[in-house]
Amino acid sequence: MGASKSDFFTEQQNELAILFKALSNPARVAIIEYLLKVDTCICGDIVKELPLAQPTISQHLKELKNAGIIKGNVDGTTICYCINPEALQKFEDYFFQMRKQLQNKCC
Amino acid sequence: MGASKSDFFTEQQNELAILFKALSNPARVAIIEYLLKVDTCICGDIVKELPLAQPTISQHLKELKNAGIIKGNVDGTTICYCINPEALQKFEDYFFQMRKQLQNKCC
DNA sequence: TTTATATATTGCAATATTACGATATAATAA
DNA sequence: TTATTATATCGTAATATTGCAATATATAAA
Repeated sequence: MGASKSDFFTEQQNELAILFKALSNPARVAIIEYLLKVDTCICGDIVKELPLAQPTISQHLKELKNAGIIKGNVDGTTICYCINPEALQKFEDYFFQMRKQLQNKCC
Repeated sequence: MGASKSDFFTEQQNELAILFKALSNPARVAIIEYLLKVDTCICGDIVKELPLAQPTISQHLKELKNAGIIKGNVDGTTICYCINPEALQKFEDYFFQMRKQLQNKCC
């Protein structure tokens, strides 16, 4: 196959998987870390920073944006990218809920 | 290609990507949610719970275990699985650090 | 209008992931 | 020893992801 059986899982489970997938690649982790450092930047800055070609960076930015982890605002010829705090909140909420449920009753 | 250029990123960036990749599939999210609910269980319990075949569940459990997100203890014929609290802590730490760095200076 | 700059899209090759049937392994029960 | 039970591994087909060269688009500058 290759495709996951998304239809059989809850909407929330699928949404979470999409959020995690967005961060499941070292280049995208690096982009997020860079954005954290500089607050805002344009695509070209990241192309200079990382060892990947411009179309590859553009594609990664698109995936991060589709997942809602970053925002991109058109500003003339350039596009200003920044981290979406709401997405971070979603992650934090999820792990907070997990820790609340966790009973530490291990095998 | 298909392979990410892992060599060009830091060890921490690659490790994080591996952790996130482990949760980037709805079946694995569902397994984690089930484990949170029941604390501990065996592979067969998950096979009954999810709409996936036994080899598929076994493979997902292996991936979660390799990433360090769950632990599995052999107990006779069965293997007892549970969530590894240390992995959850790593995620929490990461998002806490992110929030600390985040300046909310968006475009 | 022409040129330059910034980013996106297309098309494609290499590789990875997902899922499962068939089968192997390993511990216990009869 | 011979089942039985629980899980893992192998092999394979379908699909997804990664990365980039070539090219398209769109804004601004000359």
